[in-house]
Amino acid sequence: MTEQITDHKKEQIIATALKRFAHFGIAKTTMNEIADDLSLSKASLYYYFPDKTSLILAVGHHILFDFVKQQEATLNKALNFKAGMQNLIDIRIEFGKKYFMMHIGDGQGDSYFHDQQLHHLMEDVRQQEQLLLMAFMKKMQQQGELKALDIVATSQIFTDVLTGIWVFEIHVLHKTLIPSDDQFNNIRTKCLNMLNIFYDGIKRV
Amino acid sequence: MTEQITDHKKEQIIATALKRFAHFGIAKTTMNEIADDLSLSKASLYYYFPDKTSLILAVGHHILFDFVKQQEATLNKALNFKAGMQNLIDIRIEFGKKYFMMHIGDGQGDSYFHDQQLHHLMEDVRQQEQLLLMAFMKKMQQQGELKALDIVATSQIFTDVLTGIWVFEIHVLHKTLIPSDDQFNNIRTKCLNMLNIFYDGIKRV
DNA sequence: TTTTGACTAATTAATTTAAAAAGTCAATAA
DNA sequence: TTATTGACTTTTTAAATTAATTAGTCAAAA
Repeated sequence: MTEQITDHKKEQIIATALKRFAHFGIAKTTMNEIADDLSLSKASLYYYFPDKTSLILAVGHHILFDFVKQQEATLNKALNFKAGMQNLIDIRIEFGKKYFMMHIGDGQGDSYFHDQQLHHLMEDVRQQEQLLLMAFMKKMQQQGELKALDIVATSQIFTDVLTGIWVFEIHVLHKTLIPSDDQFNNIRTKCLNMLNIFYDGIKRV
Repeated sequence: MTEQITDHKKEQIIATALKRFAHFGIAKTTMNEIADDLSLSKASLYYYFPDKTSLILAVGHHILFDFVKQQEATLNKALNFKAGMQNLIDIRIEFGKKYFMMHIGDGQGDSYFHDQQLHHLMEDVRQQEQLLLMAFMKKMQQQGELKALDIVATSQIFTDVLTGIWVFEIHVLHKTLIPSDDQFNNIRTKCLNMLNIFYDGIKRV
């Protein structure tokens, strides 16, 4: 009973923290600000989360869990490989647009994100993503759309390349505090172009 | 006459500066050190190069010109697309191994590399690389190895993806001061895997 | 069990100071 | 005239100090 109330409160805190993290970034958000947003004292905030890192971790977990869920849902309802992958790319772009200020797993984050636990969280997510992709490829292969190939290696390359295109555009080509819409569009286009070639390389002939 | 002597001296300076830049990085190399290495006074060094930026630029130009030349030579003597691209990948890896400390065009460089001119130089090089790749693809297409495709877009994606794999491994996955041999091997393997799929997608069937 | 004000400890930001490096120039030698 | 240099100034960076902010604690109370 009371445990559920506590959980509910925790979720409220996570939601509030997320708003500030996503807009101002993690370093530029203080525990006091989050507490104030909730009309709570900082001490109370610390009653629910023992330290800032654990709150960041909870927020990260929240959005990444949702991120993976979205991908799963999309791939499950996809009628063919290409359509599924296109949707996957769009989900990634949307996620990036929403949360780039948090610098999750882009190697650019502030000190907090150098934390070991957060690194592990990202590794987990990347692995989950790959498992989803592998399952999807296997399914499409069984449906006869894809040719016989090394699914582990191929899905790995696919995710590497998608992330690589992202990082290259945002952190190498046009490094800015806040990426422009053009940059996101560029990434999307590049990913889709890549998908086209990739698809021709793995489809059944 | 004397102009050639001056040019020769400039080349000596470039070669000496390069050694330090490649080993210690640009920021950790002083003009005095370079002058001392050449048994020259700093004032003399400034006689040949008006400022540090111009020397960095000359060094950058030197190694990048050579880099592009190597790529050109390899592609010219390549018997087929895949072999040519494999060599290209190896050239890129070797270049990266040699000069990662200079952080050329990886978005990680010290203040000097935020210079506008150096940015332009990198853009130039990227464009030259793409022109080479385009010419190569066109040739292989005419030889009947590749199917009809948008060469501009395809070559663009290829270079983007190669660079993306690099940046992802070095700056996101395992960010360290000095990348390990394993990391370079990972990059090479990923690039080659990518090439295999890519190739299947663009070869003539 | 949850909340809080009033606290301390740890980080970060701002300021100052010292050191190092970039860059200049008149004098000098080839 | 071209190249070189020592002695210089200016600019940047690094180190040290201080001030301010923020993270985190805890006894008391609702």
